[in-house]
Amino acid sequence: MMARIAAAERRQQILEAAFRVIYRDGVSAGSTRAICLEAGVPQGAFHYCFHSKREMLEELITIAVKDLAEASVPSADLPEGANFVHSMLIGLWREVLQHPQRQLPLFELTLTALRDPDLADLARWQYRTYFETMETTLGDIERARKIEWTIPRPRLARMIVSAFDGLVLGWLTDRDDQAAEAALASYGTAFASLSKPIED
Amino acid sequence: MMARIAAAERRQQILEAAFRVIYRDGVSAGSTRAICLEAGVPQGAFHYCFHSKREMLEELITIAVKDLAEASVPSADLPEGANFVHSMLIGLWREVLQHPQRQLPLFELTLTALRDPDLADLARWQYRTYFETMETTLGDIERARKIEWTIPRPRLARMIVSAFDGLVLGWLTDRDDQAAEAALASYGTAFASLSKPIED
DNA sequence: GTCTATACACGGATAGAC
DNA sequence: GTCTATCCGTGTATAGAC
Repeated sequence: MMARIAAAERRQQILEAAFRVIYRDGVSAGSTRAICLEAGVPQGAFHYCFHSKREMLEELITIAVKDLAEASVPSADLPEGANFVHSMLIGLWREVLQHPQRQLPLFELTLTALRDPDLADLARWQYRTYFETMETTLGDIERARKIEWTIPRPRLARMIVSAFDGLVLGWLTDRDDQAAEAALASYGTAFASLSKPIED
Repeated sequence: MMARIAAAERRQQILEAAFRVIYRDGVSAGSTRAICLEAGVPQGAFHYCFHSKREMLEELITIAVKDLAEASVPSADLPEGANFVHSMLIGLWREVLQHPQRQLPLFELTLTALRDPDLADLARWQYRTYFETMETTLGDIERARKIEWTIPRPRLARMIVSAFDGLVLGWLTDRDDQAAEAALASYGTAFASLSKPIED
């Protein structure tokens, strides 16, 4: 049906507009009005594309996290640098520098989800996704570098994701690239100390 | 003057109410109405105690950070555990577990400040305070444990604060105490690898 | 000085015209 | 189906009564 297609397109238009508004001006600026204005659709249209604003947020966060997880698959085999953990972190950091304006809204979205009981699971899923993605990479590194981790992979994954996440948040406050990059390098050293060459 | 005292007391009442509301229900629930209701003062009173809501937020964040920095002075000489970094992190973690409901609002306050150009400096100051407090502790540890760090103290301070901060944020999503505590222990190991015994 | 009443903008959501 | 007009609650801030 023509109508169904139009509605689906509307949904897309609104979602894309929501991304633009929220990434540009923050979650609190992402009102249905502002989003519809950005999308060039009447505000009334919002509620026959989405049952509620929460439903839209749910979809938006899901897409944002999937995109991020896809774009930020930490690479196990970046050439640069002697330290393999550092190499991987550099890859993630490059992603941050490529989209610096997205970092604050991403944190905002997490906290927004955490506040809303109906969205809290989404935040849990978000970080579980981060952790699991990192866990996979750690497995790749083991194989590629002929090492093994001296602590369980899930634990190390959480440690690295958390350290990186916290570093980005701190960086948002002072935008000190040098300090952040120096910290990343030493994270590499510190976390690599939790590995040992494989003996086969 | 009686009046001046009353106004100052009002300010205090409102601030304390703001803390309660924001810690309980989140920053977005901290409207002047809700706060004044909580304080038992008429909403109109707000604006002859504070020029604007922003002014109140500014004071609230300042107090919150000072209190936190004071309560969370990382101790260099906790007896428990073999690892000195781990001991210190345990101390911070205990503080988190003592006020679990404050962690989300604290993040919210940081992001709120980052969004507002007039408050952004406050967020910068907040994290600089965290970093400097940690830096001092790292110096204490050096002396107490007869070690020295193999990287500059400010860098390590940023690394530890970030790792801890990120860990708390991740913990907020899944509330997995065990995973967090295991990560803390291994952070201790990893960061202690960046030290060496002093040779005198 | 203190509080009531209110102004005015904006939020999400919906009724009803077309 | 689509959009306009509007409802109703809530936000900050202020004017003016007491």
